[in-house]
Amino acid sequence: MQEAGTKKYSQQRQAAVRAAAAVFAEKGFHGAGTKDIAERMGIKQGSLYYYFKSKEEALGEVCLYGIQEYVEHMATIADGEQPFEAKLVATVTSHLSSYRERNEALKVYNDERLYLPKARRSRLKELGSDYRQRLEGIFEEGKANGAVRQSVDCHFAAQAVIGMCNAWGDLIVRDPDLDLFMVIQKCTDLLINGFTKKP
Amino acid sequence: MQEAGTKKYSQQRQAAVRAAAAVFAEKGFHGAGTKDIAERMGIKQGSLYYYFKSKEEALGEVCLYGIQEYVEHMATIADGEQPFEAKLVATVTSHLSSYRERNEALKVYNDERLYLPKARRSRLKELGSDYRQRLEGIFEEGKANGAVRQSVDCHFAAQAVIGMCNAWGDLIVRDPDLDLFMVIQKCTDLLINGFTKKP
Amino acid sequence: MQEAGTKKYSQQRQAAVRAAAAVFAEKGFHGAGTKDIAERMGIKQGSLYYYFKSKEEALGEVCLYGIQEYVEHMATIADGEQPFEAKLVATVTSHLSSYRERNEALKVYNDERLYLPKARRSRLKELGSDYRQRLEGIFEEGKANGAVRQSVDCHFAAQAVIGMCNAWGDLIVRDPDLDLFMVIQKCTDLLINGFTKKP
Amino acid sequence: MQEAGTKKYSQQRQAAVRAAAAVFAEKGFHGAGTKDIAERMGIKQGSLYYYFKSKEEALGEVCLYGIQEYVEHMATIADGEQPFEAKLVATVTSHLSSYRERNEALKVYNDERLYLPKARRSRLKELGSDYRQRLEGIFEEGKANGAVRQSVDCHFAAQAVIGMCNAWGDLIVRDPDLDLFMVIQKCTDLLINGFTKKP
DNA sequence: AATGAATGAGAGTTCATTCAT
DNA sequence: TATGAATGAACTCTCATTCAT
Repeated sequence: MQEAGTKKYSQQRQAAVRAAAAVFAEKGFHGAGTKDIAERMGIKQGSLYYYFKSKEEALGEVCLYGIQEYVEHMATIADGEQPFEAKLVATVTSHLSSYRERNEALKVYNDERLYLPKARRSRLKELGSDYRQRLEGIFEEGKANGAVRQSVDCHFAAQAVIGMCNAWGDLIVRDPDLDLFMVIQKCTDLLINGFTKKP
Repeated sequence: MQEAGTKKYSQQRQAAVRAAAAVFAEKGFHGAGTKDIAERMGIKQGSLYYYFKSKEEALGEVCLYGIQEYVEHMATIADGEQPFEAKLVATVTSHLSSYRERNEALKVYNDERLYLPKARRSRLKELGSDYRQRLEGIFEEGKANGAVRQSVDCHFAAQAVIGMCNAWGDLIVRDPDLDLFMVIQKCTDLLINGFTKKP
Repeated sequence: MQEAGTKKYSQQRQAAVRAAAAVFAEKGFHGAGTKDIAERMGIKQGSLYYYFKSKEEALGEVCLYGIQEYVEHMATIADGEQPFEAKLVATVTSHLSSYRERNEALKVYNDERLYLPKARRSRLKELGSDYRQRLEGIFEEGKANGAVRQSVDCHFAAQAVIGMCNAWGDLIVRDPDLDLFMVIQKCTDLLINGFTKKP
Repeated sequence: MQEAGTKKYSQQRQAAVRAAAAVFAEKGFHGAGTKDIAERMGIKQGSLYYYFKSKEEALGEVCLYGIQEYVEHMATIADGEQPFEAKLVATVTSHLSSYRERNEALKVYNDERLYLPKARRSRLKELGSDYRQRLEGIFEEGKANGAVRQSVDCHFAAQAVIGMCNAWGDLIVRDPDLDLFMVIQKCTDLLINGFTKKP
């Protein structure tokens, strides 16, 4: 284990995170073996411990990697000046695209994060809450300026958006031929119709 | 192992299925131990094998138990004479209620069924497909009689309904205080607004 | 367990011994299960313990059953008045026929008796020694009256006869189509030529 | 598990095969534990699986080890130019010596090979058949050149030689003080007298 | 005379982890 | 930076045995 870290080291560590993501996504945390991860990287099982102190740490890193970027995106979106509909589209697009770009790490975050001990989960929890709250904020903003129907429960709405995106995310990861943009379009269509007023 | 089975036997087997459902739901198939299941039943680990030939068989039974009833409900709903909106409400109600009534078995079906070997998955696949197709049929019917917007993709719509219900189902299982009827109401509200024409 | 024993009891016990013999012969003592034995008798596993106190006792009974008769035969043969050649033929005939008649019990005696604890083996050891000694006696008698070559070591000869018979016994048990009388004839031919003087 | 294998690896694997041979010979395949084998090597039970994928594989390797060399010897003997008697002596010598040199592996091959699944047994079957056929060939040659009596059935004769050697082999393994050369001499004496013509 | 249900000990096997090299 | 070898704890599963009915 290295504190400073050469270039090669950090490259390999990235590779390790990605390999772990792929393996965890396929077999689940408990179903996956450290040997599987190592093999996917082209190294031997024991060598993995040069990059992770434990399998659990690997899971933590994968989860973090999985949501970090998409939480940052959300900050940008929420703080922007666009109308409600545009923000919703941006959110869904960012969320679903993550499933393609970030390897399978986001799926792992969704399905396996609960196997982390509380200590390691706290940072993730923060980020997740942050995400949900900002999304809730978007809905509240929408309600305030009349775009969203008054009867909509913003907390529920945020959960629903997240839930739907994750449900499709699973399908996206499992089927690489699924047309991402079509899914985005149909999801936003449903959600906008579902939440906004009709002219 | 019994073919016909005494009264006691079938009672205990039911108990075993429920215990397995709870344990698999909490720890995942690979994270759960047969010891956990047995302990939850109040028997010893080895005795579990009087009721299941293998842990895998237990998973299979749990999955079947998890969806059987709700697939049957769907048949009734789809074949009924109600208008689209009513059928959608009935579907969501049935689906979400399952998460409370059937213990955690439906969650297990969703999250762990892929760890079953193909042979044991085929029956489940049938049932799952059946469900989705009937739901698709409801949407098509809705389109035909003008209730559903023409732009709606019925295949997508069915997946979306299922996905959203499962996403909320997870939350329902995890939080026993969550108000089921409120969730049902808000989900159907979103979906009806999202898919149907406005008057 | 019964001390007096009804007619049915002793019939069933015989059946149990034979079933155990067959199963031990096929799978070996440690490879065989009490369940296998019970199934072969058409009863349930637990019921077996009505006839045997333990699996080990079953092995003991099988072994005893396997050699008892053939040891008795040997007494008759050895004490008879026939010439050496006739006694040898009778011995081989009795030994090899046992493999067909007594089910597989003799094979079990040969292959599995060593797994019995010493206490239970002592009676068998006696019988076995008795057999070998009488056979040795036949050879000594043969030497004394000139039928057998002087260079023959009677102890070795007895072991050789037993060994050869057991080797063929295995084949006889394994292949039910093997012609018993042909084997007997060829074996005796070999042995007589091997041990006796030529005229 | 290693494909090519370091020096240490292959040494340890050899040790594992020998340890397994000893343990299987003493307790039988089903009666022996992987723990016994490991302990005999001075390693822990789990470490055994670094050298064998399964207990069954261990049995396969032991069997192979047990006969390989003696099958090769047979090829040399059969293809040689010696007279029948010499070849028979060489065969018996090679066979019985194997019981001393190769540890208990040959005994294991004889007694336990049937517990191997067919797939793993095929190679052994080949080798065993090869051996028997070559031995038959020796007898046929002997008949052709007049050394062996015309009434001898070569197939029977080969089986008889093998059977007798194995019977004595058992005794040799069980009793380390048994004089090997005496046994060899007496066996060949019996067999030569039994099968060949008298001058 | 027989069985259903349970048990507990132990089996074979896997696997995260360690560490000298 | 990486690996070969080993470990020990945990796991799934089997099985001889018991006993109330």
